[in-house]
This record gives sequence, C-alpha cells and structure tokens, in this order.
Amino acid sequence: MKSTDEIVRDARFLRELPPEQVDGLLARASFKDATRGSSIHLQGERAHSLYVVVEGWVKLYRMTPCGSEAVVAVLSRGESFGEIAALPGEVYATGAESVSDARLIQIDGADLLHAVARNADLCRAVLSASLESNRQLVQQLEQLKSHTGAQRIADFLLDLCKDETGSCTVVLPYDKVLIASCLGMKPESLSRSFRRLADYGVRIVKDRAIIQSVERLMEYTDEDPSSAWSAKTCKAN
Amino acid sequence: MKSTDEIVRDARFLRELPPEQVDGLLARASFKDATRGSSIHLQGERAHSLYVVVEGWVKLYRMTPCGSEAVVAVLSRGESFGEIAALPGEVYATGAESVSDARLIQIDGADLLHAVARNADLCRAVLSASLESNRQLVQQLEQLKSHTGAQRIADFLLDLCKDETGSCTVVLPYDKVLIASCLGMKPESLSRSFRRLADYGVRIVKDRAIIQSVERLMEYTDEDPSSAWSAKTCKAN
DNA sequence: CGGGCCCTTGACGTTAGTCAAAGAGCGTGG
DNA sequence: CCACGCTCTTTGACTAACGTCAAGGGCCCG
Repeated sequence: MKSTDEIVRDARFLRELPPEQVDGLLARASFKDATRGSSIHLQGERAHSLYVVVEGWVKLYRMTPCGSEAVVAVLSRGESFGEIAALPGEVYATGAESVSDARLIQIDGADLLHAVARNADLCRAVLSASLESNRQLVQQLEQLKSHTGAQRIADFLLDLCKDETGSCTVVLPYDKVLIASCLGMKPESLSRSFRRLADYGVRIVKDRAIIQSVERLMEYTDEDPSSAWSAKTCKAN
Repeated sequence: MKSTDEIVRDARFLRELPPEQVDGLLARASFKDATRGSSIHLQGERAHSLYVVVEGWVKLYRMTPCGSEAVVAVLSRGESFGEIAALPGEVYATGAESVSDARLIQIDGADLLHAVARNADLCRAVLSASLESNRQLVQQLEQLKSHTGAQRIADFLLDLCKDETGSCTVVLPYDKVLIASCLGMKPESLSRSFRRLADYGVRIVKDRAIIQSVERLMEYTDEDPSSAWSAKTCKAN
C-alpha cells in the first residue's frame, strides 16, 4: 500500500519534477474528498484547478446537446486532470465526476498559473501530463474506429491485467454501465459482447473476468474484424 | 493571403509567445516541403521534431496491428503536431503524412528540449498547443460515441462553414476516402450518409457541399439519434 | 417483504461494413 | 482527338454490429 505522499509524487505530472519543487507546489495544494457521484467540475466551467487522483475513480465526460453523456476517460490513483487550469482564461473541455468515493489533491489554478510562468520544470511536468492524456485519447480513438465492441472489451481487460501472461483473473473496477459508456456502447451490447468473448476463453462471473490465456486475447484484439468469420469457421472444423 | 511569417506566428503554439522569442526559435528552424503522400514521421519513431503546417494538409494516423489505418486528425495552416518532441526520449503516438503537397516548419527536438527547459514562456506555448489538440480529440471522441455517421458528416460540414449562417456552399478540402476515414467510416458509408443529409437540405455536387440552411443542419447534429424516426415521421405527415 | 437498481436476455429495427460492379473524371499515349 | 487505363465515387445486395424496447432475474437495503 502506497502512502498518499508516494502516490502524489509518482503522479505522471510530478514524477520528473525535483522533489523540492513538488514540496513547494504541494504546500499550496489542498485535499478534496468527493463522495460517489459528486461533481468535481463541469464542462464549460472556467478552469480553476488541476487535480490529482489519490484514491478512487473519477470519470471525465462530455454532455451532448441532446442530453446523453459520453465518457472520455476514467482516472484512478496517480492520474491527473484539469491541466488546462495552467493556462489563463480557459474552460474545462469535459465534466469530471467521482464514480466512487475519492480523494483528490487540488492545485489552485491561479497558483499554478504563476508557478508555471516562472518555472520551466513545472511547466514541462504539466506538458508531460497533457501529452500522456493525449496519447490515451489517440489510442481510444483508434480503438473506436477500428475495433468492434468485443475487441474493445478485450483491450480493456488486457489493460487491467497489465503485464500478466497465461491465465489470470481481474476484477472489473467499476460497474458495467460505466464500462459500457467508457467503451462507447450500451450496457446491453456490453453484456452480449462479453458472451462473445467466451469463444476466446473469457468468462465473466459477477465483477470478475477470468481469462484463460492473455496471449489468446491479445491475438483477438489484433485481429481484422472482417476476418472474424474465418476464425470462427476454422474453429468449427 | 497571409505571408508565411504571419501564418507561423499565428500558429496556436506561438501565438502568445513574445515576438523576440519566436524569432529566436525560428532562427533555428527549417522549412520542409512534402509532396502529396510522403511520410513526415512514423508512429513509434523517436520524436525528433515539432512541426507547424504552413501550407497544405497533413494527416495524423494510427496503424492497427491488422494493417488498417485510423485517421486521428487532419491538420492545415497554422496547426502544429509532434509537440511530444519537447520531451526527452519519447516516441510519436501517430504517423504523419502529407495528403497534399505541403510546406512545414520543422523545429528540431533537441533545440526545443533545451529551449523549453530554460524558457517557461515557450514551454507554456507548447502546452497550449497540446491542450488544444487534446480538446479536439475529446470532441472527436464525443462525436464518435454519440453521433451517427450522418451526424458526424454534418458536424464536419458545419466546421467547414465556420460562422456562416443561412445557406452556404463549402468545398470539401480533401478526397472522400480521407473524409470517411477521418469520420470513422468507410467510403461507401460516407456516400450513403451524404444522401441521407439530402433530407436536411444538403446537396453534394462533386467536391462541393451546398447547404440550404446552416441552422437546420445544426439542429440535426444535436438531435438524439434514437428520435430520428420521429423527425422523419413528422416530416412525412 | 417490497422496491429499486444493475444486469441479462429476447425480439426487432437501424446503421454501418463487405463484396461486387459499374459510372465518372482524368491523364497518358497512340 | 480519341481510346485506354487509372482512381475516386456511387450503387446494390447482403451480412454483421449495435441500439432500442420490453421483460425478467438477482441483489441490496429499507
């Protein structure tokens, strides 16, 4: 179990910053506890703070004009959001809401604004976090555009088992409604796609996914969707 | 017609930088001309340069393991990419390829790395560009997750007509294969979706889109996809 | 025990991908 | 100038993927 301090210092946007600078920054930061379901900031709101997740889960989402929401990311321990608060006069591009009880570090935007102007190291740290988030968004776009729902689930599961190999069991970190939204589909589709993964050695029991072979699943995510039938046909023979 | 110099200085990531600093940076930058279809950098390649588009179109794309490509962005005059070159030892998350003859400013990563470490203003400029790209990715994700193909096309067209109102005609800036890929669909689907927009006062003639009413199209993009049938039904009566 | 929420399942309609073919525009070379 | 081949685009028929609506089961909590 990491201490709060370790988690914060290991956050992407502080990891490469000299410790004494982290101290200075944190001295002016504050904790914020958020209960499940509470809003942290709204889309379109003037960006006033940058946050680091210490504990729990936070979703970033977009509300569409017609009222539905699209989840853009779900962040956990050590990840940050609201980097845009480091620039003057900007607004949040997404809303942020805790999806579990959560503890955050809140870094005031006005502070950050000044610190970033004087301190290139800190600015680079924020840049690093922003570019990382960029990378994740790009990856998500790629998945949406070229993977089927079932493949996106497979990616999601593989992310959860990190560097495991062979068989492994992972706990689904939040409820399936949220997972579905995360992966750009409806809960019903998620449910059905889960069953499709049974052919590839994945079983879902409650909130656990039992994966027979990580390698097999990795093959599946890389498969050309249009050749799915042939894989099935082969198996049938 | 803007001069090259104006375009570069008005680029997102240089706009708010003091002119004398821009001078210093540009003094060490070079032009790069790319013919249509030529690769500018590869996905996974060590990031060596940041680029600003002066003229032409550049696509950023991801190659999937199964060989298909997903276009992440298409950039034009004044937009930048490869910001990650401002950090040490990183790789490009996307490939970049010119989709027309193009002229770029190439800023060497090693230079940038040093400049950014010493100069908080410059670092903030890069951060600003990165956050802007972030915003665009988020918007694209939202569209993919909650809009139908036809709605995404409508968004795309509305982007092209900027602040026009009433009726207007826009030129499709690149070929339909690329537009389709951009919007996350196949050329065939694009073609069919275009026809669907006829019901909303959009006609496609060659590489021009004639929009009867920008307002009407905006209503359509904001519509709940699942209520599309009711709109049609109403119209029929 | 009852109500609410999450999850699953079934039936059905819509949307988008696939495969195949044909038309349109364009440059090249005869 | 025309025929040819090329690429881009459209169309049709079919299939797969996903959303929608409705119903039902499991579970927690009052």
